[in-house]
Amino acid sequence: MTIKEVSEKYDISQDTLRYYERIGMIPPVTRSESGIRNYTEKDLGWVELAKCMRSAGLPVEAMIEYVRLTQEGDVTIPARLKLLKEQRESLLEQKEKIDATLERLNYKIGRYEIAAKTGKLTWEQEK
Amino acid sequence: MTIKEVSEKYDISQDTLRYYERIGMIPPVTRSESGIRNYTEKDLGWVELAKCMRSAGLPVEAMIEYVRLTQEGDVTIPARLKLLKEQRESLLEQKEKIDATLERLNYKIGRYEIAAKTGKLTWEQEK
DNA sequence: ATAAACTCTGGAGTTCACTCCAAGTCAATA
DNA sequence: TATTGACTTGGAGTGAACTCCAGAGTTTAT
Repeated sequence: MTIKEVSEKYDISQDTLRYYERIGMIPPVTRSESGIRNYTEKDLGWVELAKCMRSAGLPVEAMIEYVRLTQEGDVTIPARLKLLKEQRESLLEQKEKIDATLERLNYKIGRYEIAAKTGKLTWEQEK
Repeated sequence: MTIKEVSEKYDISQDTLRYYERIGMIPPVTRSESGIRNYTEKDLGWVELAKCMRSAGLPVEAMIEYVRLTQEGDVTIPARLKLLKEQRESLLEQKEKIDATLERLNYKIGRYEIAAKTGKLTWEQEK
C-alpha cells in the first residue's frame, strides 16, 4: 500500500506518516528497492495503533518507547506491560478530569437554558 | 489573596496566572492601588473555572471567548449557551476516543500479563 | 532605613506535535 | 521519450500553551 493510500485510509497526512516513522513512533516501514514505502498489513497495524493512541491524547514519547521495546524482543515484555499500565492509568485520570468538567458544563448549561428563556441570569457568580 | 497564595492554592504557576489574565482567559483581576493583584472570591471563581476547563483539555480560545461574552452582558446569553454546548460536545467526543483506547490497552495488557508469566508472546502482531 | 522577599510588565524562549518546503528521484502515461 | 505526478529526504516553520527572564517597583522584617 502506498503512502497516499494509507494517508487516505486512516486520514493521516503523508507528512505525519513520515514523521511518525522518522521519530520511531512506528517501526521502519517496508520499502521497494528504489526506497519507496510499501506498507504491509503489519505496517498498517502500527499506523492504526499510533493513530488510536494519539487520538486519546497519549504522548508520542510513550509510543516511541513502546516501539523501541518491541524491537528488543521478548526480554522487554515486563517493561512493555509496565508502560501500557502507566498509559492506561493516565487515560483513566484524564477521563476523570473530563467527567468533572462535563458535570460542571452540564450544571452551567442547565442554568443558561433557564436564563435563555427568561433573558436573565438566575445566579450571581461563575462556578 | 496574593498571586503567590492563589498559585499555591490551585497549583498553577504565577506566570500562568498572569498569562491567563493577559490573554483574557479570566477577567482582569482586582488590584491594589499600587497595581498588585489581590484576588477576590470572584476572581478565584474564574481561576478555578479556567483550571477545570484546561485540565479537561478544552482550548484556551474557548474560555477567552466565554469570558469575552460574559463581559458583554445578558444579551450574549444565547451565544454563551451555544459555546458551552459545543465544548460539552467536544468533551464527549474526546471521552469516546479515550474509551476506545482504554479497551485496546486493556486487551493488550491482558495479553502481556499472560506473556509476562510464560516469557513468550502468544500473538503475532500488534493490534 | 535598608535588606530581603515579593510583585510588576513586556518580551523572548521552550516544548510538543505536527506541517510545509526545496531539491532531487522515481513511476506512469500521452 | 518527454512530461506529469508521486515519492524521497533533511530541515525549517507553525500554533498552542505555557515558561522564563530582565529590569523596575512595592512590601515586610530587622
